[in-house]
Formats: sequence, C-alpha cells, structure tokens
Amino acid sequence: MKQLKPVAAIELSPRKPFDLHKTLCVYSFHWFYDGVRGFIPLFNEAVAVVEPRGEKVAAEIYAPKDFSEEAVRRELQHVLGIEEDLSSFFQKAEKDPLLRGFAKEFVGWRLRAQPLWWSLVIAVCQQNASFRQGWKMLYSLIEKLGKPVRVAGREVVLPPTPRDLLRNPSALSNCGLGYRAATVLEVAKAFTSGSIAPDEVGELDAARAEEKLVEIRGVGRYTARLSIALSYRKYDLPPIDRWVEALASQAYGVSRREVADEWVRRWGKWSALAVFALTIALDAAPMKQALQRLAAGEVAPKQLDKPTPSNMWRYSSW
DNA sequence: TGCCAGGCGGGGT
DNA sequence: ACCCCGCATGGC
Repeated sequence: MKQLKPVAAIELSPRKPFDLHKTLCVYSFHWFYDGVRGFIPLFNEAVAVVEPRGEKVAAEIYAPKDFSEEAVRRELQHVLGIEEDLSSFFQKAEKDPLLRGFAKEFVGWRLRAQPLWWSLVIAVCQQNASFRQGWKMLYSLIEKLGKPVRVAGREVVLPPTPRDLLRNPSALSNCGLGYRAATVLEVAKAFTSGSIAPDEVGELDAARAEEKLVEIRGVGRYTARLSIALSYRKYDLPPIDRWVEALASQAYGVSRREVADEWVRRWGKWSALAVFALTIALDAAPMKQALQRLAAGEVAPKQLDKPTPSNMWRYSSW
C-alpha cells in the first residue's frame, strides 16, 4: 500500500459558527472520519488530515507528488465551506416545520463538497433506491475499486477515478448498482473524453450547469442538481425527488406538483441545501417512516442503531 | 414471496 | 404539458 508523506501543515480560520465534527460526520464513511480526525481526499491524490484546534481547523497535508500549498488551501477551504455564511439559511430553518430540528442541532455545520465526478456517482446511486441501498452501492464501490493509501498511520481509500472504472467495467457490475452501472460508465466517459470539464462546469450558473450535465445519458435533473450542490456549493436549484415531494407536500400544505415552486419560493438560494439538510433531519428514513415522523413532529435526527446520514461513519461494514 | 424504492428515458395522449 | 411504463438490484 502506498504511503503518503506529510508535505505541509496549514491552519484554517472558519467563519463562525463552525462545528468541525458536524461537518465531518455527515455522509462520511469510516475511511474518512474517525470521530476526531477527518481524512479528506483532495486533487492529485493528496489527502488532508483535519482536526479541531480551538476555534480553528488544523490540517496536515499528505501528497505523493507535485503539490501547491496555495491550491491545497483553496481546495480545503471550498470542501469545508470555511467561509460560507449560512446565517440566513439557519434563520429560515429555525422557523420551518421540516428543518427546525435540524436548525437546533446542526449549528456550525457545513456541507462537505466533493469533486464533480464523485458527486455524480453519489447522485446516480440515489436514483430510484433507498438511502440504505444507495450508500451500500457507494460503500462497495470504494471498498472494491478505491485505492487504499496509508496516511498518518491509518488506511484511507481514495475513491475510484473515471479511468479506474473504465479500466474494469465488469468489477463495477459487482457493486450492486444494477442498471445504474451503465450511467456511471457514461459519466466516466464524459469525463475522460473531455466533454465534461469540472472547472468549466463550475464557472456556469446552476441552471447552465444543469443543462450541461443532463447531456449525459442517465443523468436527469435530480442527479444534476444534487451534483451541482455537492460540488460547487451552488444551492439555487433543489433536487426534488419523490421523497422530498411527499414530505414537503404534507408539511407545506401544497399539492405534489406545486412542491418544486413552493420549495424555491421558501428557500431561495438555499433550496438545494435545504433538501440535503432534510435528509439529515429525518435520518434518510424511507418514505413511509419519514412521513410518520413528520406527522408526529419528530423532525430532529435520532440515535438509531443502523446507518443514518449523521452516524454512518461509525459503520465499518454494511 | 412479490413488491417497491430520494430517477430516467422513451413512448403515448 | 402531461401520464405511464420498464428497468437491475436488494431489502422487507
């Protein structure tokens, strides 16, 4: 297993309030968070090991090759949303029937951003599948096709790249993706052929980025929008699926067809972030349970003895 | 055991 | 602009 060497130590000063634990624990596998330190894959097979240092975040950078401290700092700031100001989002959330529980418990949380390629894979794995099933696919993808490296005495797995998957498409079909495997390969091809360039997509506004991404066969509006939020921290366009549609319809008292408009009316530039937060608030429970919890007013994350968005980092098998 | 699940595309009307 | 269906896989 390749061992990465420490090449730099940097310190980040987040906009307050900031809670590194909450930021790292959400939707993390055990390879990437141990309860104290976060292990964050970065560009060019670098890894940042981050931990709290008072009000700041200390980061040790590990890298196998050429490396620019300034570029790594920028990337890490983006990944952790170090300068993002969520105060107006939380103000809205406090008064919202879906997110008031989240607002109370997740002060200081930021979404952890992902590279566009991996965001798309994540989103594709949520298509027409339960949370549990989708994340099992991803777990399997990383476990079987990721590249393990040794960082700070610990094994971290770098998620597979488009080339990794194209090199061995049959391995992909053993990861339980079903027909989604074909879409993942389409995405991989779009990246290796250059028809999707992450930096260029990042220059576009959310609507134009969506138009670009839905050119990929198997990528629709839900997948595109979720990816744009995860990769670029652009939250204008909500990835509304059947689950959100049902919950919002009940909570806001509008018909299902009106949900998308109503969601944007209420959440504005925070629309996608609110969708993401809702999955945390209701522990990504399957539709029927989620609706029951909403009806009972149980809209804060619970301690459950099965994987949820906020505790899945504790699980080393699925 | 069948169903069905945080979509999607392709076919209808 | 709608509506409806099939689709791989795994969980209940």
